[in-house]
Amino acid sequence: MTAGGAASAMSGRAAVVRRPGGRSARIRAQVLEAVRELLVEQGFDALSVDAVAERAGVHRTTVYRRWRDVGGLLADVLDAAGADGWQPPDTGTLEGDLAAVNGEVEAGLTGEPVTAALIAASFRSPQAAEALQRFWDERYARCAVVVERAVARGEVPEGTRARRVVVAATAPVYQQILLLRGGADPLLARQAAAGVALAASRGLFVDERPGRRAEGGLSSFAR
Amino acid sequence: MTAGGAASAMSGRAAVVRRPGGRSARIRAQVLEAVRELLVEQGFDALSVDAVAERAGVHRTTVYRRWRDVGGLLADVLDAAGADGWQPPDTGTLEGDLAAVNGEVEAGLTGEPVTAALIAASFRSPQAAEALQRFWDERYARCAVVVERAVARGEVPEGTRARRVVVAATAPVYQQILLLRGGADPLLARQAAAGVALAASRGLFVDERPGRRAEGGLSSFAR
DNA sequence: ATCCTAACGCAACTGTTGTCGCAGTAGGGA
DNA sequence: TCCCTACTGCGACAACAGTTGCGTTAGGAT
Repeated sequence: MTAGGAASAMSGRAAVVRRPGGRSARIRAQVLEAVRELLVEQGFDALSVDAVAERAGVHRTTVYRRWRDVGGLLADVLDAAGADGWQPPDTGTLEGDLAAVNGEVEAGLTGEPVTAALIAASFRSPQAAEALQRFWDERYARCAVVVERAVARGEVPEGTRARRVVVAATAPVYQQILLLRGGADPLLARQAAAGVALAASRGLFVDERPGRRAEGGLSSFAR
Repeated sequence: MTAGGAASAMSGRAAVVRRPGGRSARIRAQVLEAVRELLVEQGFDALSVDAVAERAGVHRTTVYRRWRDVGGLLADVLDAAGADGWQPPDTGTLEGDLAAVNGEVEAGLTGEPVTAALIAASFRSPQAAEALQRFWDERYARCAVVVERAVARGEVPEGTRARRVVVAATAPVYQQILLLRGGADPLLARQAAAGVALAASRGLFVDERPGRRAEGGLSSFAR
């Protein structure tokens, strides 16, 4: 759905890669490798275009011209990472699948700081924001099968909105770690998965027919 | 729980305000007002120390010395904002309360870009991150009463972890708008609230006795 | 083997960010 | 009223981010 092959992952630019083989490809590999290295070694704050260029053994202007800024670099790394063959687990129950996914999310978020760095970058660079959006859209789309399997098993009713189910189940983990910075909370992860699974089984994630509307509050919770 | 009075909201620094009346207080008011103005007028990207100083009619070095960086400025604004008298709504049911809170979250996130700016800043500045953490800790603590009321009504069992309930209910809204950047989704907000309310009523947010453990996945969902 | 040109290296330049030393100003206490 | 000193204003400075023009190199096609 997103950038397709392994060669044309260059974001933003048109699909036409003028000179795919040779120097360009070599330099791109060097630069992206330098980005990943700097990210895990020194974190996001140490990631400047200059540092990446020096590490990659490439001139500053080359990086500026091809990737524009740090966000562009991270977007390219992200597009490349999104092209893996990840598939959601299959434990036999919706609750089990959601809990397993939450475990992976928690591990990914508390492990190497790459993910946090990419999310931080998405608030600075439109390019990185778009790449992250593509990445998550595809990941959530792949997760839809856990709901489809649950429907096939008769666990949840047809018409259940798969994406909403997965978002609702995983969101508390992101919230806890990324925004609240409270560290991993495996119990929250499991309870959220169990709660969403139960709610889904009761048909709460099927859009109801009548267009009932909740009265919208005015004052803001997070002003 | 966090910074107490209206005068000593200066974050980081010790509680002793050397010269509360007069020039210092006046300059602080000017600077914070300038921050708020620039934030709503031009967004977060236009928020540099220089721009704030110029708008406030104050010298650059003054701002650098008292607030250190943009994150310090936002942290001060945030501490001041957290001292309001906000209380969660009381609709009579847990689901209604959670849905109403979610409505406010959605409104706050899609309205003035102040919130998004503060969250973005929290990824850059440790000061802003701490301030945001304080802010949310207090907000979630205040929200605990909606669960306590539900317990008193017999809607949910005793021992229900209030904070986890509120986090699980609100997280999908933050996820959808801040991270996925999908725009407001009132249906998701209501379904998440309903789902969590149902799960809580079944005792799913009570920490169970046996230390059962889910098998943690290895590969990462969000690498 | 030869040419074309996309992409790179290089250096110089501008604008911004953040720091430092020093002098001036204005609260607040004696 | 006068002094003390916390805080501010000011200018100079270093470091960094980002851009531009121009010459050079090396794929890829003929």
